[in-house]
Amino acid sequence: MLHIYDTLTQTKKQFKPIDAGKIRMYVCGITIYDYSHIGHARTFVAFDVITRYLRFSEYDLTYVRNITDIDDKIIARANENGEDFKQLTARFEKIMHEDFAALGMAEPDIEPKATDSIAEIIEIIEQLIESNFAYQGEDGDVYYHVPEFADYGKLSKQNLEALQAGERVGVATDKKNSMDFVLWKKAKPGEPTWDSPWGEGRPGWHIECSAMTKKCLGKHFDIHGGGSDLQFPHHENEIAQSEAANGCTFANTWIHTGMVQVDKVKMSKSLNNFFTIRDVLKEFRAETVRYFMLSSHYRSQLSYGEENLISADAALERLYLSLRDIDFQQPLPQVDRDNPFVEKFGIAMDDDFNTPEAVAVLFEVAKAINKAESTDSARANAAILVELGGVLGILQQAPSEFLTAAVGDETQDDALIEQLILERKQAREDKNWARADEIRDQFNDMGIVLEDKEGKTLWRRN
RNA sequence: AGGGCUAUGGCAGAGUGGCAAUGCGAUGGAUUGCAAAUCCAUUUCUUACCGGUUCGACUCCGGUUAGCCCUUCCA
Repeated sequence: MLHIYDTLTQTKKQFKPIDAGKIRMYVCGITIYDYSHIGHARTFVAFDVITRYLRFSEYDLTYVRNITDIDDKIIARANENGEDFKQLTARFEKIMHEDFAALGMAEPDIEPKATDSIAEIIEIIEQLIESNFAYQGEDGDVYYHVPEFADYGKLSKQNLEALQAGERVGVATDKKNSMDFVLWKKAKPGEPTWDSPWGEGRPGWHIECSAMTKKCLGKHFDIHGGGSDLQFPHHENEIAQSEAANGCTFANTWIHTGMVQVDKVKMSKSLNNFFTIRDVLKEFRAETVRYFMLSSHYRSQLSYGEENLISADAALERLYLSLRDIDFQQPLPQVDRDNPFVEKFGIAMDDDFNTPEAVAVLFEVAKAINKAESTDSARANAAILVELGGVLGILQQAPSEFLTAAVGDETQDDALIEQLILERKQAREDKNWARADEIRDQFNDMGIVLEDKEGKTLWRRN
């Protein structure tokens, strides 16, 4: 029985889809004007694993992850670069897809963009104005009137008075209430604009997601997710917009991921303490980065640091080493869902996608492979390890490939490696241990570990 | 200031009202020419602090302290 922690009710609820066997899930993607960093990776790897597990659990899932391709920062960056904002977003969209793919993320089923949803955005704003949840200010911007929505603050556990009390003394605006937020921004010179009933302009930040959820999944769907920093105001405002416009519950379950931290502080652009996915992949295997993210629960904060990555790499290597002697040329046996390892894995994942516990099961399987007394037994467990690894999006490479591939900028001279191994073999046959060890030291300097096994010498990167 | 989350061994990180997973690391043994890998064993936490409930709490409740996140753009 799948249980998911729901931010709205702050409880782990037994999950029940709206339509039996089907799940509709929407995850807030990124605002696209720069390289994605490890914080983004954390959130979307988490949802990738959720996606894989829901499908493994035989749900018919529709996974939507949007791209926000119009907003203040995009316009500012495009102006800085002296390019059209579309050029900027197209470039980084491509980079995002490359980086996400490198981390083993499957593509969402639908990846809608704000700029492709202007008609739907306008439609919702019109509905909100008709029902008095929104109004156009004197200066031309259209606002959502927050006090009109009685449930405002239910997701983030805030109340209007407290929010207003805590706010900064701002500049004078034409808002009716200081908490009112923009649905449609009147055009300013030099900015991209679209035509609307309220004049030329562009959408505000939150309205696109109300439009895209409805467009892709309908008024009421199962799961809405995103980083925990989106809880307020973004998701709170989405609820206000959608529930006011649609007159029904928006999302049944809210999933929020914990933030990645560097030196106990949130990784963010403004603090300039972020590591881009690209840069990290120059030093670590992509799969190691992914494993690192699975090694803690998706809701907890994740502390990014080199030591933790090194430790993750060693752990993942142990799993791959257990698969190294398996012959993958022959098809592995079918995995039985009643297998105790598979059941244990399922129990862990059913408990709010508890990946650390699920990973622990993988190590039990690896140990079973290492201890297996027959090839059949080893192969049966290897099949389980690869299958369950696949649900987490790891262990899908050929072990030898994972263990020997160069990382990032490393160069690989296979011919030299082979030649040195041959030379060492000869030295060992001559019982010239000094020379043999000298060669092994040379390998160590290259970051390569040798293993003499059953007359053969294997090597892997350390 | 208001709201939320968290506090576990050298490090990372789960579970559990009744011997505290798993991984990394360390130590010893088996194995090896020596290693590596593997297996076996050991290693460390009175589970932040104080009080309560209970036959029994790390686990439930209350308080304290500390950290982080949100209240401004943010995955």
